[in-house]
Amino acid sequence: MENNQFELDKTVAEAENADGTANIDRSHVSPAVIKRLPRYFRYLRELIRRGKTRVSSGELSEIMNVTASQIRQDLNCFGGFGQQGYGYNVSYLYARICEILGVSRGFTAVIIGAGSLGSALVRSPMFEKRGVEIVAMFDVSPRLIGSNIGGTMVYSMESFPEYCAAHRIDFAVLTVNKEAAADVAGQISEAGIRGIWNFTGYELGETDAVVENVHIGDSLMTLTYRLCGGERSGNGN
Amino acid sequence: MENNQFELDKTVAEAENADGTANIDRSHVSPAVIKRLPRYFRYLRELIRRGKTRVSSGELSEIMNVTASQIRQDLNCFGGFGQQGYGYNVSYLYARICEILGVSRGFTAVIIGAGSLGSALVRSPMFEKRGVEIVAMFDVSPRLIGSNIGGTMVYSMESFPEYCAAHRIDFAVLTVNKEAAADVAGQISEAGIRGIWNFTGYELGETDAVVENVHIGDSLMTLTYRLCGGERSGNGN
DNA sequence: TAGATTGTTAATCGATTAACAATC
DNA sequence: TAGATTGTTAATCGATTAACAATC
Repeated sequence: MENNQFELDKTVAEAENADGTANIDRSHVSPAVIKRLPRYFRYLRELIRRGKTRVSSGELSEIMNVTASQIRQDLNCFGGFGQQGYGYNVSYLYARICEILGVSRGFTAVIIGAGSLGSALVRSPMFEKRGVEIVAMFDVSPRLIGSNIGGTMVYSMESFPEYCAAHRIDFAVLTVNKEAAADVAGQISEAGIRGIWNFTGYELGETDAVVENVHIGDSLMTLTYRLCGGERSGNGN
Repeated sequence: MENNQFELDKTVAEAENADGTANIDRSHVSPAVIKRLPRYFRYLRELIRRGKTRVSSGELSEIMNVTASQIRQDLNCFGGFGQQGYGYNVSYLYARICEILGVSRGFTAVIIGAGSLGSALVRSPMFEKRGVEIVAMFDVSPRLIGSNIGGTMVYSMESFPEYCAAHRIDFAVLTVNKEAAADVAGQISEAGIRGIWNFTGYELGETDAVVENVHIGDSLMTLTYRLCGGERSGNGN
């Protein structure tokens, strides 16, 4: 019944680079679509884990609680990943999403700030799953310098420029306190690092690196907002 | 020049409850607006810290990088907080935003999972700033039970139902691993807790509590996406 | 009063959904 | 071939921006 052999290399209309990464046109992709890509990544992983080899936009829409139309629209921003009458090959689609998000390309990063947040992050499997290798942590505290947190060494902030000169670092995870943020961001820029994942809450206006700000508290407030209001079960207001 | 005395109690068109919290109509507020409210909260705090007493939508729009029109539109979802020809009284506006988000009402919460993430969270000033008191942590690990993390006691998960019966808990912060999530979510529901701040990555479909999911990895992938693509300075791919 | 700035309506823009022809 | 499901265009919906009258 499933003799419809799906060819993995079917849509290589895009040129391929030497390192095997595809040239993907990201310029015409709307912010709304970009924000949804990580969700596809997560759900496709789950489908693979469950051993599912094939999925239709209709099925996926039920699992993800979005419309099938949106899924097809989203995926088509990057080219035709599916096959009429068949649907999508899960592992093929996953591979393409990984390419789009850079997971297959791979990244190296450092964590600056080895406090409880930095430590929690480095210990999580999050980075590895997403093709990010944390190669070092940095801190100013003598208590932490020289220690090993979850398999990653903590170095003195003084050695940071030297380390960056010796290693290719794609981005820095910034988990220092708000007060130190501006200074450290300057050092990151100076070291030629192109990206900052910023947990400090400090507004990194000046930098010309790509900055992604995390405001975990915003999520908390969305919850408290909803706990105040009408969202009690069966109660309007 | 600033003889335009701003009356703090000017817009108490809404009825006030016994505990001093205002009745706010949240039913007709769009998701887009709700998501922006925590940003207002943050920027208004910053203005207060800087000693600013008055701000116009124009000024605020420059600071926040949004249009003045949007700010006025957003704030007007909840009533007229400003004054023509004057602008907005910063501390008054902040107080109203705090009411809307529930900060002034106050919440009690527990953290379930005293691993590195739970520990990092409980140590951060985030909760206190937002009117949330973490009254207890729970874990199954004998190594952690009985310990004190950042001033908060860690109790056995076995004592969880008992604890919840004895204390009013508004929501639970769920930082257990994905595998334990479903089980613990069940216990939370059973304990009558109405909200879950879910860090597990597990999809809490069944619960009738208000669930706010945190997917920190999604933010990471937005960064890696941008690091792949055209967002190099002055390079249109 | 004149100037400033809100609150609010109308116009624009972008994102989502529906529909269907193409095609596997 | 018939059935299924994509890719894609057109229609709808919602959110943002512009404009301006109201008013402090």
